Amino acid sequence: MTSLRADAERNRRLILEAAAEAFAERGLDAGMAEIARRAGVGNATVFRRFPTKEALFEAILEDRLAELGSAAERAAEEADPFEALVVFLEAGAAMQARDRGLFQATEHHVLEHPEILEKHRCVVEAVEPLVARAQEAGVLRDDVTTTDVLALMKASVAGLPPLPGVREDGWRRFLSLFLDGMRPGAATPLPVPAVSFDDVAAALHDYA
Amino acid sequence: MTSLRADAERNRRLILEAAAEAFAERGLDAGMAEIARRAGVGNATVFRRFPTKEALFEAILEDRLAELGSAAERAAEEADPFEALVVFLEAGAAMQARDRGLFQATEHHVLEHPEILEKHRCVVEAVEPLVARAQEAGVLRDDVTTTDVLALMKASVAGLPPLPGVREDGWRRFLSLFLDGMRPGAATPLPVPAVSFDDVAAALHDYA
DNA sequence: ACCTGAACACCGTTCAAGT
DNA sequence: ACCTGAACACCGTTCAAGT
Repeated sequence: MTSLRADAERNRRLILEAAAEAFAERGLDAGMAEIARRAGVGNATVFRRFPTKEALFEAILEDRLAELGSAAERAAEEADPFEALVVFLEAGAAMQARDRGLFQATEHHVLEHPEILEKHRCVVEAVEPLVARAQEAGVLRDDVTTTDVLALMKASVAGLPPLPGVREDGWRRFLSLFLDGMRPGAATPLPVPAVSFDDVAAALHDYA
Repeated sequence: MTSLRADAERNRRLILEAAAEAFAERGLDAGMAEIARRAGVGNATVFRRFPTKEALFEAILEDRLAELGSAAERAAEEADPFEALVVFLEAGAAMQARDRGLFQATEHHVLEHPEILEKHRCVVEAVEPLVARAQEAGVLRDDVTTTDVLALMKASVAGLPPLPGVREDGWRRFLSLFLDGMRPGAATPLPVPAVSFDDVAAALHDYA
């Protein structure tokens, strides 16, 4: 971990770039052989740096989750509390619509990995203030949680299948509908309790 | 197609039952060998009836889509127009939450198959009257389409990862939020045009 | 006709040989 | 140390032999 030989470090970077592209385009179906070819290295070299396909994906996912956290922090600078939420949700949804791997990550075992769970928690913690501020300002209903907000982000992207020829930002429509449902004026009592981040973490723990 | 020998017909049924269970539990990751074992037949027998894994999944998906259509027709009998929509959406979301394969189908190439596309169109046609009636009654905003309604059904289920230990009906919460956003009172102009069934069909056609 | 275990192709992963 | 093509294991699919 301390430092790799120069050529190895270069290969590592090439592999990560190739993998990021491949996973973004084809999702987790992207093959290791294809990634090795795109990176211009032998296939065994990929496995020398990343013991498993999942580990490689995990490395990239960590970056993405960090970006998501940054997006939340940037959004926090918006003057309007509701707009801050919107800016974050749009940034996150756009990321997921562009990156098939990122989108698929949520329904994958990768979540189990402690590092991923940790980064995920960071995202949650970065979004929490946005939710709290909007609720204090009275522009977001009080009965929705941060997990709800993140779930709705993903849900918006999940509404339509990713197909060349179908507009990529179709999620904007669904996100808009969600937002309309999340304003206090529209509120109707929610039927089931929210699932918290800790609920999911505990379930993953038991599952493993 | 006319008629199989009695033992073959029995095996066919066993395979379909085993596959339905396997796909429901594990989604498309379910292996053909496992299905064969569950059905109590040799693996080659599965391929004798269904030339490919996709064909087998397709056969099951057709049934599920037919059930979805029936659910829409049953829902149409509800006295209240909004309640009719809710009943349908709850039935469909529950089906998808229970059946991982059905859930995954939407983002899979299976949609390309003409028979599937046809059944899908039937579902759309069965839901259209529900949407129209709710809009005429003034309980559903005029700018949402049938495709929106179906997309939101899937989106609700997509909000949370399917994990043992996380409540299976978490989708109820998201569906409720969606519904709140779909009532006329909450309406805010939608940012992008709806994607129609024909748009998706055309994109699939070009894609193939 | 139908059934089946064995063989084949592909992809994730590991190994033995090379620098 | 690092790199790599070849070998291995697994799963979808096909084949040749059996009833």
